Amino acid sequence: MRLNLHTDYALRILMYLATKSDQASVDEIAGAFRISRNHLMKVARSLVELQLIEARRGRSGGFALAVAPEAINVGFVVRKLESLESFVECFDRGSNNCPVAGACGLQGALNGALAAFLDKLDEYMLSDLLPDRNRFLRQLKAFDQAPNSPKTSPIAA
Amino acid sequence: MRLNLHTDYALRILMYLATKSDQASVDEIAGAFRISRNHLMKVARSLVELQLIEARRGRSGGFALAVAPEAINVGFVVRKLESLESFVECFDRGSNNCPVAGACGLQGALNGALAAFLDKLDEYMLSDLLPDRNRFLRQLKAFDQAPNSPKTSPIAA
DNA sequence: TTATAGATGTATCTCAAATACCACTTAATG
DNA sequence: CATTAAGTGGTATTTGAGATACATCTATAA
Repeated sequence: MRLNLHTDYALRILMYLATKSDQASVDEIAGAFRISRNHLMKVARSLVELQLIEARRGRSGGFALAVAPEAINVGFVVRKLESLESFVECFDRGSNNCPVAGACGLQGALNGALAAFLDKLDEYMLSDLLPDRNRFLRQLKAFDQAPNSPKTSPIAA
Repeated sequence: MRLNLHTDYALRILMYLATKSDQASVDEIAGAFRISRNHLMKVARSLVELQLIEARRGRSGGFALAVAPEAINVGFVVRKLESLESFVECFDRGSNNCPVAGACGLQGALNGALAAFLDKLDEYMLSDLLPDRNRFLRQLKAFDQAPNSPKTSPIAA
């Protein structure tokens, strides 16, 4: 049981953009966290489709929050990005091949537990994840200047 | 985000043994659900190590519950079988490479949500998952006799 | 006005981990 | 002692994360 990296990265993008309160390119964000630029781009696409961020193409383009951090719900993001229909085989009507479906309380128990999980996340807005934005930026900057740092250093700007 | 098949299978073994309230071989259980015998054996091993079931080798051997269904907690099983330290990168002190650890509230939020998930499962005992054991057995039997059924039919016995 | 740099966007390949399968060994009992 | 079942190690397969490469768009500088 693992949160998809896709969702993890999505939340990092949102936190980064919220902290910067300005647009940023995928290269910048990928460099800041030292993660795959191309994978991050795919994640950013998902966020665009969810209308949580906006993309501007071309030179001086980038991504920016489309909604205020106070209005972005963490549970919403996780619900949208995690394909919870396949949390366990019997959740997926299509591929379910479990012979005891209906006679087994596991489905209901897991469903309730998953609901509790999401309900808890619903209590958080993006802004709640960033209690100290200065510290957030400071740590990213320190990381950028640490050994093994990527060639680009757009954070310093 | 998916529950490992390993955990799913573990719960199926437990439910099967509880319903039968007798010992059963891995072949029997694998046949009943039409899932991999060898994989299921590995899962059964995990349950033996957790002392939830007992193994008897040799002819007329098999697996049987080591604890009453009313005393096996679903949350306990899931906690033991799912490696939740790697639920998200920053949970694992060893491999965590996130530069904003400490300045980011995501870790706390996810931790709380995961706790809510497990707490919910703690409300269920194995016996709660089996409200109608006759129906459970009936469906398994029907599945066994359906087309594409495996050659062995130990359920009929 | 046009070339170019800097950005988003997309198609495809590689690799690792989870899962499934296979062959074999060991143990117990009828 | 033959049979049935647990137990083990190794190998194939599948799936999704991540990497690579390339295509497309647009502001800006010459």
